Amino acid sequence: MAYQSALEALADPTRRLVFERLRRGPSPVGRLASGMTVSRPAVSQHLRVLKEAGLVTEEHEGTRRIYRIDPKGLGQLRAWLDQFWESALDAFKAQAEKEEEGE
Amino acid sequence: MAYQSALEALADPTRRLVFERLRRGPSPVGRLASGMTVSRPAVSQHLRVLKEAGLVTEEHEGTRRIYRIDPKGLGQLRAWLDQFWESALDAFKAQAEKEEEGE
DNA sequence: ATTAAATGTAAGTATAAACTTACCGTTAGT
DNA sequence: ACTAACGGTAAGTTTATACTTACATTTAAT
Repeated sequence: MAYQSALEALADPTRRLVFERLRRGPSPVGRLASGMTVSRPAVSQHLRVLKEAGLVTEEHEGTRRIYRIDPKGLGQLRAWLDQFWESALDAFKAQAEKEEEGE
Repeated sequence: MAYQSALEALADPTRRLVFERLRRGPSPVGRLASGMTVSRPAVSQHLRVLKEAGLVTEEHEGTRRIYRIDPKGLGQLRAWLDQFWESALDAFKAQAEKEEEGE
């Protein structure tokens, strides 16, 4: 029941940028924000959304907070997508063959 | 370069509902809209977004237009997700083991 | 105990986008 | 040729949300 929030989270370009930066490895907020066009608080807000969607985890380390990609939300999103994938592929092939007959 | 639009398309709840209805099979616009809380033009607009994202195809059949799920956009989205999936899982396992040592 | 560093939170604003109604175009039937 | 059915498009409105600045909070260091 969380693929929805994962989709909504990843729909935003800035949030995707944050997420893709995390792909290089865990990072504190400041490092994520540096070099981005938006402010640090903006990044912080995006991280909260990503976290609530189960896409990242937060770890306290002194005054820093280390964020890393969480496979949980990613997995739920993949599972939801796969529901469509197989059936859509089958239907697509069936349709293509049907059109071939029609010629 | 189209996983972005696919994500943005599927982020909307109404659009997801349309998309999920199409999972049962191809359908004309009117049938998709009937039983939904939003108007038919709204559904029409959503279908355009889904189409531009490569998530559905449109086929003219008389006065009807038949929409069906398109594996193309779905595939691109899956590919993008898989970029994260493997690396995230590996990192997660490595992290878990590291924490186990630490105890 | 102060100070500094790192980050989350609040409040307010501006922009995007989802919806509605009204309208137009196209195909099919009588 | 007229009418009806089906569906896309335009214009306008409302709502959600991404952003900024200012402030509060927590930890570490001197």
